[in-house]
Amino acid sequence: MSTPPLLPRADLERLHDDVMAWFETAARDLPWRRDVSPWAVMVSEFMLQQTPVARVLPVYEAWMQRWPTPADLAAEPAGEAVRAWGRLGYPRRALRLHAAATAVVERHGGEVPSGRDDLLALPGVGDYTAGAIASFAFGDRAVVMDTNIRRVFARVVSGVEYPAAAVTAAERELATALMPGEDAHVWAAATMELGALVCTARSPQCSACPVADLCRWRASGYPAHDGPVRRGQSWEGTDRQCRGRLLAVLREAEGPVAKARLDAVWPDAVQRERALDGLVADGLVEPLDSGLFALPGDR
DNA sequence: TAAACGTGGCG
DNA sequence: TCGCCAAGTTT
Repeated sequence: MSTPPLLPRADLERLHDDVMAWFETAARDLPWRRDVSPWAVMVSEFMLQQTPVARVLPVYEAWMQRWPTPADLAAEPAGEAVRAWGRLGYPRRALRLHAAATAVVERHGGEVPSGRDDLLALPGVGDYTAGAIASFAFGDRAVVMDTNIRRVFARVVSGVEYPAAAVTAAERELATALMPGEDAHVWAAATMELGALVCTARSPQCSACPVADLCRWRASGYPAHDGPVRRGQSWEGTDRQCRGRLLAVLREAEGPVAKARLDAVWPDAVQRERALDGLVADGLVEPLDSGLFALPGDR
C-alpha cells in the first residue's frame, strides 16, 4: 500500500467544485442521460465500448425503439441483435448484450441488477461497465475508470500525459481517493465528459478546461509520454478485416447465404476459412444443414 | 499479461 | 496520406 500522491485538500475541493460546475453547463444532452433507465444505460455502455458517441447515437435510438426492455431483446434470436448492431464494430458485443439481456430475464426477473457482483456476472460486463451501470443507472458510489477518466487523472493529478496501458492498483487507489463525499456518480460523469470534450488524447483544449490552473501536467510544461509506445492495431489483410467482410455479407443479406457469397469477399481461401471458423466458434455465424450460412437463429 | 477483437473519422 | 484513437472485455 503506497500513499497516493493526492492534491492538498483545498485543491481537491476546488477540483470537485470546478469540474462539477463545468459539467452543469457543458454536459451533452445524450439520450441515455435523458432516459436513465438501467436498460438504457446498459445498452449505451455496451455500444460505447471502444466506439465513439457519434457512431453509437443512431444505432442506439433504433435499438431502444425496437427493444425497450431486456425481455424484448431476449425474446428474439441473437442474430437479430448482430444485424441491428450494424457497423458499430466488435460484433461479439451484440452477442454478449443479447446474452446479458437473457441472463437479466432469467436471473433477475427482467430488471437490470444494481449490485457489482451481479453486474460482473453478466456477459460483456467488465470492471468499467459494472461501475458505469451502478453509477449512472443507480446513482451508486462506484469507482468508474474509463479511458477518459484515467487520462484526466493522469494529467491533472499525476502530471503525465497518458495513464498506463492497464489499470494499476495505485491508479485505482487514486481514483477512490479522488471521489467526492457526495454525488460520486455526478463526479464520474463529469470527469468522463471532461476527458471526452476538453482533455482529449490528441489535442487537449486547455484554454477551455475548468481546472487548467490545477493541472500538474500543464504546470510541468506538458512533458511527453515516456512509457512504452502503444502497439498500433494492424488492419489491412488481417483476420479481423476478413471477419468483418464475412459478417457484413450476412448482416446485409435477407436470410441465409450460400458459401460462394462469402468466398467472393476474400481471396485467400486459407485465411477465409480460418476466419469463418472463428466466427462460427464465436457464435456469430451458424452453418446450416443445407450448406448455407446464417446469423445465429436466422432461418 | 498480452493479444485478439471492427470500424471510421480526425490531425 | 496514414497512424492514432474511441465510455473495454475476454481468454
